Amino acid sequence: MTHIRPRLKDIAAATGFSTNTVSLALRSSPLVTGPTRSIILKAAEELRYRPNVIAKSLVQRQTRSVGLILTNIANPILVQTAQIAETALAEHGYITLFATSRQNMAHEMRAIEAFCQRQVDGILIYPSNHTKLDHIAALRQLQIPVVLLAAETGAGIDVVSWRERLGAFLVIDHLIELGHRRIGMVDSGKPEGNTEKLDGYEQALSKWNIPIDPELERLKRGYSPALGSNAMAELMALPDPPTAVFGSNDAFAVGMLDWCHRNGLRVPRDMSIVGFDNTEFSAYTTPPLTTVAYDPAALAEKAVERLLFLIEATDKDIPPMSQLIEPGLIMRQSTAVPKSRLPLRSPDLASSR
Amino acid sequence: MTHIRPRLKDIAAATGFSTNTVSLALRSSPLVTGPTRSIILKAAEELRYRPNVIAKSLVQRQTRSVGLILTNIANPILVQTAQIAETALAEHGYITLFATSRQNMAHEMRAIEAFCQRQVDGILIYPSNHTKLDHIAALRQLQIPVVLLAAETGAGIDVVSWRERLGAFLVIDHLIELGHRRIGMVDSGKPEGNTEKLDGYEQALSKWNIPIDPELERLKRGYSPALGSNAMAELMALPDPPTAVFGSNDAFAVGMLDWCHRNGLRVPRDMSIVGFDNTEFSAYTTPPLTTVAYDPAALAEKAVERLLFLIEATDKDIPPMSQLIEPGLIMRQSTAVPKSRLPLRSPDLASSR
DNA sequence: TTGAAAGCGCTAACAC
DNA sequence: GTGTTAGCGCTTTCAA
Repeated sequence: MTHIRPRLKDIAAATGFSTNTVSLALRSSPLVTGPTRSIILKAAEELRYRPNVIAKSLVQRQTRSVGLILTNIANPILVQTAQIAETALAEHGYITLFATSRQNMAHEMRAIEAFCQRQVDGILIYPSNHTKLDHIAALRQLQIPVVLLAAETGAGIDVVSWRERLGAFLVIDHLIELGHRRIGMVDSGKPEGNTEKLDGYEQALSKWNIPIDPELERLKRGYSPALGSNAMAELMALPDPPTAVFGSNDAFAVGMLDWCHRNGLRVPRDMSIVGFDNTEFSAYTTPPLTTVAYDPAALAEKAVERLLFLIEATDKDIPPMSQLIEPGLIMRQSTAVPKSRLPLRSPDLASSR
Repeated sequence: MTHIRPRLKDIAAATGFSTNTVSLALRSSPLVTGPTRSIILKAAEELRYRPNVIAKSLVQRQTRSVGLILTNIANPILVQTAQIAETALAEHGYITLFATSRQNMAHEMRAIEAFCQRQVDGILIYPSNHTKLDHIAALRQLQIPVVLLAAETGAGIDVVSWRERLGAFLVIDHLIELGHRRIGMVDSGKPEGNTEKLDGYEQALSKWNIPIDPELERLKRGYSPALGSNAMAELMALPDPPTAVFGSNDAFAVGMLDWCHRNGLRVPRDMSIVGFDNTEFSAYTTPPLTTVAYDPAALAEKAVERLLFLIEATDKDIPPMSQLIEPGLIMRQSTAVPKSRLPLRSPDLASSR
């Protein structure tokens, strides 16, 4: 026992072969004969040899590691994405370096820097700002493949994301078809340069020739029921309050439902509420939440697939590609025809599950 | 521009100094004079030099990286723990390698192996099984510091965890004091060797001389409302069903509440329900859930602090230490005196929030 | 088939 | 103060 962690050299010394032969044998090179290989394998086993991937990375100029940067992990959908990505990467022999930007550009840049210095082979990133992407585009020059997990497309970077605009459009279209005309929206995206859901909201209103009232658009930075609840209070204090409110994530919607319960508004009889993300709990709120669903597994798998393709490509000048996944509306019991339109609505719907 | 990624050598060539001088200057060694340093810093800036941490790690025999292994990330509390740990580690200049064991010992061992080969300086692990820890204890021989984020103490490994047994005890004690005698428990821990909550449950029953009925203990592997709902159905099919049920996590409790709603049982009038973890949504269920709270930030910070202490200690023979964090009972509106004890209970409590 | 030598990019020991 | 040399553990020529 020369070292706590034996090296190729130690196996070489134990067997009488050179380090090169040992290296070849352990990598099952066909150059090494059967008997030689088995002697070396046996010695490696006895010494409990573990290859030093750091040394290997240095000479091979690839680390088989991928950096994953998320804004934060309050949103369970991002977390699911992370887990599925990690699993897919592990299956391909890649390890995942993980960092959170905490919705902060400086932290994000620090994480990117740390990953580059550690020579990651590629980066998956949910950007803290969907439009300021120059620092990410710069990675192309360093020959580091990147796939964005969300953003406007067309910034010269690969993107695998959801059609958030379409998701929001479907929600508003549905509400308008039910008869709603005053529809509030609580969004968290704009400060981060993500205007997609807001755009979808406005598009749907425009389609139906409903004027856009800026008072009905509340911006709340973050992800928590409390923010949704606050926004609901603001909306209901308006001279002409909405009959339906769309929250850009399920946590907002949960807070909105709570505000309604605490203030005697029955959902959906007196107020329609819609969320976004189809988180597990959205099926268990009172009433169960109408929301927008998409498949985080599909996103993560496509993103990993694309990243590994870019990493393993010999030609590093592949034009960037955008893959957008379609969301769908999940209709549950938090939306209904507005009361003003149907004064004699049966009350049992309000308490049904 | 010799390389895409310039090396010390390139800065040396550009400035006329040796690589050693460049290295010292970039690490702000006092040996290097002011003028020399500024020439070198300027050249490094112009060449957009990024140190290669892999090469540095090889010579310094430390990677400033820590492996983090979680069972899965369905439980938001584990996720919070992970984020706080990552942040704390980043503040100390450590990067986090992340892996999930998916509650599977083979995956867990594979992740540990991958981390060792990558020469992590330490490992934080939420073990897939709380009692089979030999493969983790073995890391001590490899001189790799480990801190467990949950487990029975005393396995010769450092632990930072919660007093789950006490948390469960507080729940059952509370229910008994309210007057409940038939109390069900839905637990997910036993298949993973985690019997702490079940132990706390039985301890509290024993304290009050209530016989333990194995029929009232339902084991469900995993983390989802559906499992809680199923268990509730089983318990209510019993000849002598419980008047209160304790779920070992909030997801179970949410499913239990849902089963009650769907089957006309009013909570807490007809049935008391308690969860565990105090996840954000537990305050927004109908009725708001009585649950057990503890501070995941405290856990993560203590665990990181201990791990960094072990990593930076010169003496590698530090005796293992257990730090257990106290949980507390959060009383909300899902628990009440059992109906059988108070036939004329005011009904407004059942619908209050 | 196996071995010797060079080198990945960096730091550290020792000269000068 | 700065340069020279060696070496971290591995892979990769190139010889033999």
